[in-house]
Amino acid sequence: MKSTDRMDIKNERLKFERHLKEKGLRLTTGRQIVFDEVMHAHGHFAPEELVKQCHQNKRRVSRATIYRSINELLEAGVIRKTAFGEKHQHFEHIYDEKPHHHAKCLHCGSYIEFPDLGEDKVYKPYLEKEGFQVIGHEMHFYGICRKCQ
Amino acid sequence: MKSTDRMDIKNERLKFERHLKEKGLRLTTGRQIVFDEVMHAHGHFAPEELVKQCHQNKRRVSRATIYRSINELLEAGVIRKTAFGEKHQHFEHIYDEKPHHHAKCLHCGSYIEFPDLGEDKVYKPYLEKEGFQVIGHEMHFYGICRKCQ
DNA sequence: CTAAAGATGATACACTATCTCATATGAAGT
DNA sequence: ACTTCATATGAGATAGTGTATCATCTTTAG
Repeated sequence: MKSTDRMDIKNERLKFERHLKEKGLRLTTGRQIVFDEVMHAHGHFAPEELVKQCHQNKRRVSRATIYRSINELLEAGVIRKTAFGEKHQHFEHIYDEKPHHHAKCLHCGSYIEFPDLGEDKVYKPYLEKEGFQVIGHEMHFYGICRKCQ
Repeated sequence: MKSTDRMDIKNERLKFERHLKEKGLRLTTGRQIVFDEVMHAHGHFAPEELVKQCHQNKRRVSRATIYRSINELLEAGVIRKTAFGEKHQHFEHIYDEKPHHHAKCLHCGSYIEFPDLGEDKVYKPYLEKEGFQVIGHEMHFYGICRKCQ
């Protein structure tokens, strides 16, 4: 773990607390557990994976609380959706990560990440001209990964 | 309906038939119905919407057949997935459409389309250097649409 | 006309996510 | 500490989407 990571996590924690305060919600044990597990999830995760992970780590949180907390983390901007045509939701935490996109292998389902090169900003003026206020974007590539060729 | 549309649909039909033949499947009444309804769906559609649409139009096809046919249409390259973080699958037909992407309003859920400007091709060399064979890509913008501001 | 391959529909099933509601918990005031 | 009240939680019910099963029907080939 890099020396900066603890700072990053602390930052995310503050973001989360701020969000909860704004909504008049409490930072409870359950929410802390979910926060921690999310931060220690390796990159991407699906809610059900997190449920299993919590169960394995003997964290006592119900599925309902996990789902609810994930939504708060999402609203707080600590995690984001990375949907990719799957039948379930998919998230990743934002801390420690540089802007990047994903390429998914249609054969084995694995994905690789690649940096945001910024070219997509060309689209922004176009959308703004249409009156659309851009908040964010994702790029999804799909194809065949090195191993599956 | 433009004069070219009938040609386009015919083309898609041929594509579909070719695919079925390759797999040793038949172009049955059920599959024709689904093909027609998909072609006449206004742009995007979710499977369940198509089920309702068929029902309203008094087309006698079961949900199972609809889902199965959608998958064949997908494999045939007549439609494509346009997942956008929803909890259900989402498709659009390809005929008559120029390469484009989607921007979704986080408030009302509506989306607008905008043309593919081709900038994303900058990413291709990068991915190929990683040994990833690119088949396609999508860009997803999200934000607030004109009406919701 | 028959046999074999394939297609269909009704239903059961699996999975994900949300909702409900009774109970538990935490914060603030006394 | 004690009480009060808003908020949080867990267990289970529920909703929604998509897939699997299997008996029955249809098409095609011979």
